[in-house]
Amino acid sequence: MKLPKRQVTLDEVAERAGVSRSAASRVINNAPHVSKAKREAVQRAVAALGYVPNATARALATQQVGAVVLAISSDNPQVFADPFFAEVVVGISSVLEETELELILMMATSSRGQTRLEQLLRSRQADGVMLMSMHGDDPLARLAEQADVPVVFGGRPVGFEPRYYVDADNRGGARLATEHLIAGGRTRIATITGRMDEGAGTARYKGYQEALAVAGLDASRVVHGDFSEESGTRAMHELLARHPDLDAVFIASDQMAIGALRVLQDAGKQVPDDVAVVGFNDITTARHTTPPLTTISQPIQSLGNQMAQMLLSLLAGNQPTPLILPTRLVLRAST
Amino acid sequence: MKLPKRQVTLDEVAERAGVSRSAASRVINNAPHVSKAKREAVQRAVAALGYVPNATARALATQQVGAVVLAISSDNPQVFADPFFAEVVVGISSVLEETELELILMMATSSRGQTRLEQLLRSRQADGVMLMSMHGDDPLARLAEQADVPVVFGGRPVGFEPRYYVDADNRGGARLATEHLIAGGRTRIATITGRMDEGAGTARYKGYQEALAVAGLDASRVVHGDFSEESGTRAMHELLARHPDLDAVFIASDQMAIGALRVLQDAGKQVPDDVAVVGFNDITTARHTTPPLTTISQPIQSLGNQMAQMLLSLLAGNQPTPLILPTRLVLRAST
DNA sequence: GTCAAGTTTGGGAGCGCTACCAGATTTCAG
DNA sequence: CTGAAATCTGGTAGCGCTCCCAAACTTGAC
Repeated sequence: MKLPKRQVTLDEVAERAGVSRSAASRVINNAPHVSKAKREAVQRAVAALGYVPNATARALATQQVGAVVLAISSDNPQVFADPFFAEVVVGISSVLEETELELILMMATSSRGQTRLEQLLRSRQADGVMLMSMHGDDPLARLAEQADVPVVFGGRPVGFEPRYYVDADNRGGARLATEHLIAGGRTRIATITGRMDEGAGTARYKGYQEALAVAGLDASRVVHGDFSEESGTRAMHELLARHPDLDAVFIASDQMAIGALRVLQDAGKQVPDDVAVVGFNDITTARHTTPPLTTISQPIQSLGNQMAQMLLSLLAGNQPTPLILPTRLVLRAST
Repeated sequence: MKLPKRQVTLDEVAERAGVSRSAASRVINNAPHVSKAKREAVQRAVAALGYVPNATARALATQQVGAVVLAISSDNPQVFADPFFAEVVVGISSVLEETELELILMMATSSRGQTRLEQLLRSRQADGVMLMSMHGDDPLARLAEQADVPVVFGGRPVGFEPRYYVDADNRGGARLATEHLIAGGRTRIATITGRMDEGAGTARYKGYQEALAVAGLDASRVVHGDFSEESGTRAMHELLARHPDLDAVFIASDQMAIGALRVLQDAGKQVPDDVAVVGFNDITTARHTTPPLTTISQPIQSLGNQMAQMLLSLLAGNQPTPLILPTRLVLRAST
């Protein structure tokens, strides 16, 4: 760390190569209109001096930042600790790696963070934004739609449909899960929902309702959770108390399902004999519960992939259409 | 998304407020030497125009980027999918959120990525860098030490001690684990190691050896894995074949332990009666295996925290001392 | 040999901001 | 009431790069 050592500038390169700064610039950006001789002279100078272009200056001159941000808006700093996001990030990175764009991570959890995100949206600080995990009434959602910068949503906030988004087919997945329970001969099927102020929460609930409606079954055995294991425990207790006759339960997250499984066991219910259980997300732990959990898997990395791809397309001036990614049923021993 | 709408500039704010650009700049950065009247006039103008300072221009003028990067150097794009990193990121973010610094994520996995990382290190593109998961012979490690930008390491690459780093006490944790096995009366204690070209891998192996040496026990029941579940499976098979008499095994990652547990079961060994098992990391799944896994837990978020803190300290001109974070034994039913 | 068309070249004006400086104004001790 | 110190104020010179433009030079068809 030797701060004094100043950066090598384009001017120095140009001088050493005996050309104008313009010419040097053209070589760096390999633009045309440079003779072979000068081009090589510049390249030699670059190598000799160890020149690396200053991204900031370039950004100022071109009016392009060279970076996009992934913003997670939430009131809980721990959401990002969810492996879900890590996978989304991997998906995003893998497509960004093919471009010159950097990925900036923004966790808008505190009010400070919210302010920053807001400023980001009204101020080309980044070339594009990917926004995830917005709660229902988050004013940022609306702001994002009329931002000065292209915005792609990951998932849909409840109560409004963004212009550009990538989402998993939560409703379809939930329907799949519920239909599977029905096909197994269950008739008194309960559900533990996720947060009803999140798109995924309401969509999964809706899928459950649809499947039961089609089959003409009762869809009133409902308790709301918040996706967390602890809430699953609580909800299962409540469900058992209110509907002791239930023979199956569709649970909107594997975390909650894990909590619920334990409650069921403690209550002396056999899974799947007495009560069948299906979760949602296919987290890695789902393979290791007792019994292993039947669940709905969604293509998380692909979600990240597609978000990045859509943003790129937007940056290229296109108007991509929203995307809903398929989910699928993963059969294990809990049903 | 209305690109035409150009950004509001400081000049426009100054003009509207009837002050010089200098004065306006002072207000924005709330520097002294501005009369109350002008200050308020500027603030009104800012609000009216919806002015947001252009970070790029500021960066160019101040020679400070306003961003630090977290770089993960690895040959495998999936490493980041490990929840471990997600937690580190949360730790980092939570301290960065108190500053004006952005967090840029760089996954130097392809050769493209490596090049970018290299350029980053020789070119103040960021105000600081946090580097993680370097393999032993990665030339980047050395480069980082003489970079033009402050660098903090997360973990220590094998075979060399960086100037500034934060690491978990892998050796101490491994010793703890092994001592626990010894205290339980086990005498034929095997180990499945992690990758030996990573610092964590060698350190954990060393801890195992130390504990056995102190107790005067044989430390030759060793098979090398690579931290993955699959490698745990393979290694456990090999261990059983080569040392059928083993009565305990210390496994350098929970993922491997999960694989191993299954093999043990299939081989008809009772855990912990016939063979005691202790893992490392305390991943969430460790609570849900059968039997639940005794393991070593490391303070991951705190690792991120401290890395960020150390970088901040470096940026402030201090010379912080390296930090080794304690690990602890988490007792469950596998021992 | 001539002229139009195409290529190469370097000068210079920005991009939006900060920071230094010198000049103007205010403050206040004696 | 005076002068030194402290406080405001706006002009200006960058930060390092891109990109437009006009000038200089090639090319090649006739």
